[in-house]
Amino acid sequence: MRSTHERAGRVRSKRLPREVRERQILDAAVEVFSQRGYHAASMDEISEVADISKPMVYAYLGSKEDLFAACIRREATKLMEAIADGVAEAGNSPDEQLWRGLRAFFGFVGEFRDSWRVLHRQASAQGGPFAQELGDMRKRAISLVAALLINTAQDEGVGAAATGQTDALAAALVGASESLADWWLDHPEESAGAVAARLMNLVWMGFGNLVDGHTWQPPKGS
Amino acid sequence: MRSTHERAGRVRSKRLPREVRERQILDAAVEVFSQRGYHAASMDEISEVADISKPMVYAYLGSKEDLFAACIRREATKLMEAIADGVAEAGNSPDEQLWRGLRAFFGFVGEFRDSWRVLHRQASAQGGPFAQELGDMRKRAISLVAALLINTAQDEGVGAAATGQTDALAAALVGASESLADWWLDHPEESAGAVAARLMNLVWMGFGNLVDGHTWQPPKGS
Amino acid sequence: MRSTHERAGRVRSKRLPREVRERQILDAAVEVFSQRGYHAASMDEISEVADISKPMVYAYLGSKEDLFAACIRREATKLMEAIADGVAEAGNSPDEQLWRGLRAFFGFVGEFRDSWRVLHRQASAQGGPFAQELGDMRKRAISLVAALLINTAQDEGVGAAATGQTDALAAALVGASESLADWWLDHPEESAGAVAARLMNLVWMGFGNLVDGHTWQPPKGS
Amino acid sequence: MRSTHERAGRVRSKRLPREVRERQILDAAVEVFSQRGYHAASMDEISEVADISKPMVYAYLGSKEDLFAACIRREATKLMEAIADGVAEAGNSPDEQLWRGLRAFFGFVGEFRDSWRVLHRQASAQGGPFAQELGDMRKRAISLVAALLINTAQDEGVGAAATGQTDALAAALVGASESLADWWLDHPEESAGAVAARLMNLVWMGFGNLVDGHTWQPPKGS
DNA sequence: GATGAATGAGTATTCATTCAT
DNA sequence: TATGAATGAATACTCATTCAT
Repeated sequence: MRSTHERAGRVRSKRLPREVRERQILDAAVEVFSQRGYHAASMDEISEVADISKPMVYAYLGSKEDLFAACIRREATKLMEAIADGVAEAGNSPDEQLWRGLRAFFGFVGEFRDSWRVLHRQASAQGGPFAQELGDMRKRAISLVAALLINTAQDEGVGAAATGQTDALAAALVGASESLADWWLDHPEESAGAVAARLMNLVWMGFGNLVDGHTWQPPKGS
Repeated sequence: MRSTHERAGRVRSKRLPREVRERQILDAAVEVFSQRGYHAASMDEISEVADISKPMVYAYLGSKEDLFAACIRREATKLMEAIADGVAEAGNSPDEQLWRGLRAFFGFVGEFRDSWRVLHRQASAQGGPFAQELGDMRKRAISLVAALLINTAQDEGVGAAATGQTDALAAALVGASESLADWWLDHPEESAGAVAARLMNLVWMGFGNLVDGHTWQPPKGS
Repeated sequence: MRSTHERAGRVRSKRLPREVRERQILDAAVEVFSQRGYHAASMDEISEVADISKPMVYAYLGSKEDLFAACIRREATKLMEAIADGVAEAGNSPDEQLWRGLRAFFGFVGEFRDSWRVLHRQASAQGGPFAQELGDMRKRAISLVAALLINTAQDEGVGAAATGQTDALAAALVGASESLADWWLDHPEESAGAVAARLMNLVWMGFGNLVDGHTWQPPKGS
Repeated sequence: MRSTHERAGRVRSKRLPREVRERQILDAAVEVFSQRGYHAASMDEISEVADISKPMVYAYLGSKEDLFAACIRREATKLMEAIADGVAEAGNSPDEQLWRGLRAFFGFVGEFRDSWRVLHRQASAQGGPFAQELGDMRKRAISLVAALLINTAQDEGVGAAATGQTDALAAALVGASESLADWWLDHPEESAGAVAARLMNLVWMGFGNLVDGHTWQPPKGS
């Protein structure tokens, strides 16, 4: 009779204020959506993991669709803030800003694997409004990167011709980061820093240089 | 899609050989899985699209899980063959082989969007056996690319230090390709060739060179 | 109506005496039951409309069933009082008393459509105790009418033969009134007076003949 | 564990053709809707009474709403046909046609109490599309009666003045019939013929005077 | 007295899967 | 071979009702 997921013996804490409950529920939802996928996740399991009854889930966060959207929004915001914080810690060098941003990104993915899985895999597997929600975040990320690239180019005195491509390049870099993060999920033996460095090397130097033995080195102390 | 209680009459062609039936079913399954996702896809809709009765679907290809796995296997094989064909068309230059492989890959994605969606988005959104099936294909792809990179390095007389990284670089390149293909799904305005060239440029030259105004040019006649 | 997970803030007036609260609740309940029907009405909506918290509804008026019964009782009483008042305003003429009673009835229905809807449509759609509650009211109404008819007959010197039917006739008249009121709900273009006059015309002229001893006979063989 | 409504020990007949199943389901639905009301009726109980599994109910007749509408349509059609048959059996006399129609109506109500309960009580308690479905049937009934009344009036040489009211009178007669039928549901001791005769007496004598140009006038000052 | 927080027990609906023909 | 008919088992969502404060 008892469901497999029930935390047996755990006493439910009662009468918590709304805010706390909402956080609990979102945490649980991210965990379950990440592991099962949107459709396979059941509201039953989410409520069990959140250690609360189903009606409260509905009362606080609405339908399954609403809940999923809320997860995406919250996680996307957390991720973007983490990256922005990383960039802010760097000095004025665009090169270093990029590096810090990447570090922060992979740091986030490493720390909150479920969040990233929900954001990247689940949200894009479901089409429609969810993918769009994500698309917005991606656009903000791309803009951020594009700005860095433009600064770099200006520092090096490169003209308009090259800068015309910055948006596309930024999109490619963002895509490459996402992809590498995705790959990392299934190969967790490397550290966040190593993965970030690998990407930096790859895209910054290019294969052409790498096979020539030239590599990019992370600045000291990061 | 059409609910059963509104009756529709369609005449079905009968007594087709097993092979043909299987192809029909797999085609339908790829289409439906790609558009709805694994869970949201219903065996009912698949059998309708395949223009065959549900029990036949089960007779020929087993459970829903089996069917999905069969889709992945078939599409993955098709994709790998397309890439191998592309590479084979190139001469001995590893540089050109890489380019042809990329072209073939993006050509495939452009031509069989549903196939790619199933392979990349749906298969990885469902965990477990499906992702593994994909993982195998990816490994084969990575090996292929790694071999090319090693050849390149040897051509240029680069030593073991650099080649030690080839596997990781190959993985990164494969990942970047997947990611770019994924992005392309949602931005279909570019041609396959243009997307491939963009990637080649990016990873071969590196951002560092690109912002300096150096670009890689596809060889003539491709 | 507004789901709980979108928060709304409303200031509630506090500490009202019990009577006032009960009236508020009953008013809200009649409105909601009338519009949604017994089952589709939710205690949540009722408490919202009553501008009071749900536990208070339970504290004051008990379960949903109790609340519905209370509605019926209150509205039935109001209706019967309205009719009695109407009849009392007339002189001794039974003819005029009937007319005033009908006017009062249709006046009530016109003024309190929700009340009538709850009484007539909802209460009888739910079987069991509710219908019985109504049945009692109906019996009182029928007795009232029957008394009028007997007086009429006596005034006109009609014998026992005709009076034997008075109860049935009264029931028919009451039924016809209810039915016409029901019809009127959906055709509100006429005035209460006009509807009452129409009914009076229809049945009174029929009664007129009946009490004169004229009856219509079914053709042989049916 | 076993539901109260289960017919224990009954062996389910299997593999019946669609038509038969649909009839079974509709019969069960009318029975359950009539006894419980639309909302309180559960698809579970309906499928049990129909002696079939729930998915078949959905497969054949759609959602609960669809099913209810189908019940109303089928029963309304049956009723109208019964009345039309009754009228057709009469000769040319409108008087007799009316009588036969009434007899047929009450005969139907007596024989198919559940049908009538669904049509009259449940359908009108739920607003919206259901009530409208019923409204259509009522309009057809009213037209039928109005035609009879016009014929009567013409037979007796009554002018346009009186006939101008036929529609309203017809509506009143239909309403009175419905109402009496409703009353009869709760007082089943009388025969269908007796109830029909009572109504005929009541309203016909009233009508008789009306078509002769006699009308009852409300007293002054009200 | 008054309420936000909480839940057990349903209800409609769908789906993968399998018989009987 | 081929299919219409059939179902067990799940799932999203709701509601009357009650604590704890």
